[in-house]
Amino acid sequence: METEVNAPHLRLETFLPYRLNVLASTVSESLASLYSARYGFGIPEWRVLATLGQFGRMTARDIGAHSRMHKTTVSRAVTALVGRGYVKREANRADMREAFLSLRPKGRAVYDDLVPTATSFAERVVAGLSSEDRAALERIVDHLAHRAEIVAGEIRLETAKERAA
Amino acid sequence: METEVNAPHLRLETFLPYRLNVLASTVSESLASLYSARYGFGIPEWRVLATLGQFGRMTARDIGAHSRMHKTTVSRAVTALVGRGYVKREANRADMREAFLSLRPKGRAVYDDLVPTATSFAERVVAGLSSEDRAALERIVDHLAHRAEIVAGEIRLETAKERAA
DNA sequence: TATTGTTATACTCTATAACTATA
DNA sequence: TATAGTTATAGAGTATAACAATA
Repeated sequence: METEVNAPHLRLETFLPYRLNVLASTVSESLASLYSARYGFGIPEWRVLATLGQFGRMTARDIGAHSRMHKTTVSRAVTALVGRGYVKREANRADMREAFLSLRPKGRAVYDDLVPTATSFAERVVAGLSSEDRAALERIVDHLAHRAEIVAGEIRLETAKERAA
Repeated sequence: METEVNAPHLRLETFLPYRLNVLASTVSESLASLYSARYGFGIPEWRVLATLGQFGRMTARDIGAHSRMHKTTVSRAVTALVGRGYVKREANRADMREAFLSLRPKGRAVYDDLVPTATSFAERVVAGLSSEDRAALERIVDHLAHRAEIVAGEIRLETAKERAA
């Protein structure tokens, strides 16, 4: 039997990057429709609220670092939340470049309303998974997130080299 | 001991919708940087190319159904690919509303170049996962994608009811 | 010089609406 | 009436660049 030329092939519906993308979009948009319907929040506002609810008081820089958002995205979300009375902005006298941000009582109330909604939403998505599979999911997503960062860094290096060459 | 008021809390970094979103973005953007650097493709062009490479010949409607893209997104990606000589558009004489789309040799060459790149990229992301975990990943993502569709549908119904009320 | 944060601007992806052509 | 596809337009999310204020 002759050696065959293996024509490359790829099934999109089983290709991991595609599957993750579709899954994450579906999940994200469904959840977003919940907090958007109640409070008109987009993802950035929700993430800022969730981060401040979790940590209490922090700078815009730290919110961005924790919630993986660009500083311009954080800046605009914070401005919106401050304008609507959900978030308080306090100057840091020790470093006037930055400001401490925290939830006002009104923002805490929104947080207390949205967290159970978000938690039960996540539970509905994983409903039917065995506890073994839930544990595996945590572990595997951790691993993939870690690998994805590494591969992303490697690719940035490779393309930088190619551009230099 | 008194019954405590359980203040709601949520850790963003372990919250599944957030984790999926960050993971899918990192993976998607890294892969996109590969085909964008070589051919200037965005995600829609890549998906159209991948779908035509997989199925050979199909209508824009079927491309959209298979790759989960809106018809306007497909339309623009196809127009771009036709304009650059990667895709051929043939009228369907049996139904002149639609057209059959397929890869030209030049488009097939791009596909043959990109598929190994995409495949090895996906392999780099899952590197280090045991074969058990890889199987679990497939199974769990299938399950979550299915659940996410169901939950999304339920939420659309619920919010429609609330709007009516 | 470097960092925090804001603003202007632009780009990608997606979606709605209005439309043409066809069934 | 319904469907395939195109185009105009708008929205969300994200990013770059330029900038002001501060360290």
